[in-house]
Amino acid sequence: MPELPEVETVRTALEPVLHGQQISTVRLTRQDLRWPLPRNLSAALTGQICGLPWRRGKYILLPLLPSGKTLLIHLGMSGAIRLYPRQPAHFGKHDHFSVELADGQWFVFSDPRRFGHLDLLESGKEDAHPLLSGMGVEPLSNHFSPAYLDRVLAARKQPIKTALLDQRLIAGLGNIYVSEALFRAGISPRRQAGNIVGKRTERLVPAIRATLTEAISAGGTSLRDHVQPGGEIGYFVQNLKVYGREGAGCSVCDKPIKMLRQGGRSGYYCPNCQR
DNA sequence: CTCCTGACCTGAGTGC
DNA sequence: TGCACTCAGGTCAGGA
Repeated sequence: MPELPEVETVRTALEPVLHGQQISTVRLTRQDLRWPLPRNLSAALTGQICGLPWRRGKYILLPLLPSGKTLLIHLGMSGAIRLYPRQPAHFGKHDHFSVELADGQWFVFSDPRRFGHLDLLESGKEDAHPLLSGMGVEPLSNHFSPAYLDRVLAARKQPIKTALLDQRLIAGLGNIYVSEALFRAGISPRRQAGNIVGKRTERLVPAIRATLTEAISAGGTSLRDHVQPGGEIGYFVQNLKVYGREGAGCSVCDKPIKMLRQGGRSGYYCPNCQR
């Protein structure tokens, strides 16, 4: 499910609800998701006060006081967080992790495929965490520039589509927004990453930024699983130009959108507009 | 290092 | 209805 815009949408919704709230109860129905969860997870959270949730790539990070720990959350492919004003009447079979806040609200993390993950780390030492240490730049930060992209793509033999999905280069892009950004930049997903230099990176950087920013404004893209914590869907589906539109007419030239399998994943592009 | 494949897991959709 | 099969917004481990 979630790429940067969906995760950011979730983070934004969590912020006013969690910030300053004490965790009164933790409900955990299994001791592993993608990997084994910290043994002491429930105990480490109970009684803690939530700080401001922030985001790194597709991870949500929630600082806790007074322990000085941070809860790391990854939604995997099918993870979703929902907020309820009081304890839900029924928990679903995939509601693996829930938290009751002091004001009675509930935070419920569900993840049917269990590719998501939860972990605890020391606040301030995020960069040392194995899942975060190798991550590339935040595409919405000032560190993301044509010069950066030129540098990290240099000499790469893989297709640009595959390179943009590599979280060690850029943090947060996924299958939808890579296709959309490449369309916006007029670059073929088949082009070798190492050949994307100069004018092409100068188009690609703002294309990625604009795609992500607009998707965040729309509340993300709801194709299957994505819901915002309040239950609203994300409306960026209506703005998708190529993703999932195989055979449909390109919004610019009206020639058919093509599907392309690269690195085991489907991508979409307009062979006429993207070179 | 880089690059590619398989693996993890459930559910929805499709075709017979 | 049932069954077999494919596919899905992620990403890690292992091998070439």
